[in-house]
Amino acid sequence: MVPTSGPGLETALGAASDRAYEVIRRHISDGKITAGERLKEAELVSLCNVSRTPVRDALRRLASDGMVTITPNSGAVVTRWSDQELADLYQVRAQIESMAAAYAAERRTEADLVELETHATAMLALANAGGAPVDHDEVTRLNSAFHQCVLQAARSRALTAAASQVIEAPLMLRTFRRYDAERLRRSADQHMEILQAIRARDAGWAGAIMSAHIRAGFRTLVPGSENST
Amino acid sequence: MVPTSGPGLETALGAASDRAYEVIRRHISDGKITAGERLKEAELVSLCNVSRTPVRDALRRLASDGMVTITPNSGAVVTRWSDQELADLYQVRAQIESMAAAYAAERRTEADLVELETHATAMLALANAGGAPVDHDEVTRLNSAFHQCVLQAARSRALTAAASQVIEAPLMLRTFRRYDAERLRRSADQHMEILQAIRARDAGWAGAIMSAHIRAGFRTLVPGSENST
DNA sequence: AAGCCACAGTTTGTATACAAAATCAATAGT
DNA sequence: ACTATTGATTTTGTATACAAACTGTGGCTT
Repeated sequence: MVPTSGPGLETALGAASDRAYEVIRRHISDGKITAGERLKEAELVSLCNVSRTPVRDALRRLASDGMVTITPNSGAVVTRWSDQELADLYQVRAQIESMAAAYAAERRTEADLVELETHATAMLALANAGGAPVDHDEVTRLNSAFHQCVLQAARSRALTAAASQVIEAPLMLRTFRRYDAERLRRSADQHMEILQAIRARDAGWAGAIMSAHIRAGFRTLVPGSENST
Repeated sequence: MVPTSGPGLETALGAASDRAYEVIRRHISDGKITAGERLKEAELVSLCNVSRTPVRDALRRLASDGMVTITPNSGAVVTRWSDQELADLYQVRAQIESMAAAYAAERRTEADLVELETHATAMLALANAGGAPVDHDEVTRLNSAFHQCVLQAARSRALTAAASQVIEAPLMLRTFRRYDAERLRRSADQHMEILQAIRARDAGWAGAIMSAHIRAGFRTLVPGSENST
């Protein structure tokens, strides 16, 4: 038993705790629990089929990912991001991932390049498939894998830690994100360019294109708002 | 009972959990627990006079601050930062706090300015006291308060979250940091200049001087290493 | 009628008991 | 002598029971 959603990248820690983390995370990102809604531990217990201890553990981890907000004697709610906060978040994310790309350019191994290329080409293939409706889940998965891979290639614990606070949260908004074919192709092209820059060990280039990529992604997410530094 | 170390900025959550967090944090920053040492839950229980539940809670929070590293079925150890990792950490910190200073310049209120000035002038006074040996604990406290205040004035949840991962960890190394009078004066001067820039609402200036300030601090910490980026 | 207080019910925080996993030591085998 | 394996011990992960805090409702007072 214990399906745990197949062989994915488990977040680690006891099985029950992981299960709770994944289940709750999934419910949030799937929109089954709306932003601002309160997460009562008792409900999550029956939802995840584990006791309160791992549920509480999972909630703390999700809070560390910025996905839920815990108020001491009051409980946890799904974090609500205002437009302004989301704009700020993307600014921070752009800085951090830009640094990551620059570091990755200096420190990448051949194995890193192979993995990056795998994800980048898969996404490009998806973008060039044309005609068929875009598989948003698959796009999100590949996109996430690529960015994770860049971060890993940077080999900086501080960067990974800082990124953990600003990567997961916007991911949960993926249901609102609708790539049209054109934007998807551009995004895939940017991944290829990031790969090129990292392969060429050009830190400045890598940082610049990554920054542009993140900022473009933000505009896709929130078409309005022409302001904000 | 329950001393809790007076009226400081409590981290919030149940009393026992806070107590455990503070006690363990203090032991680490005071060097009573050396870097790389394993933190057994049973020992912490007798140390903090609370049960394992809040101890585990505290460990997760400390892990979120980058002060301890938790390995799933193995336990927690005090995070050890190599020279390279520390250099990376300061790079990241410089970027994040630089952004924070820039945002603060745009968003600060009059109240923010008052508070910043309080800390900055207090530190300058300490620096100009001359003769008497420097009170490192007091310097650390004022320095920390100033930086925290800048972060708060930036009013960005994402920035605060990202900063939490790279601010606390180096703080625990304060015992190694020895300001001589000259460096302390320069640091205090930089705080004044950051305040000026924020007051003038000059985001670029604020970001630049903050970045320089953090980088200079790193050089104070690690006199060697002329390389890195 | 409006506001305040007290009380019951719900929800989170803490302690402890039990299960699973990992560590360490001793022993047997090569 | 050294390595591998097994078993006892330690340590972490999970479940549950209990305590404290908060929430919301009803009645009381002014």
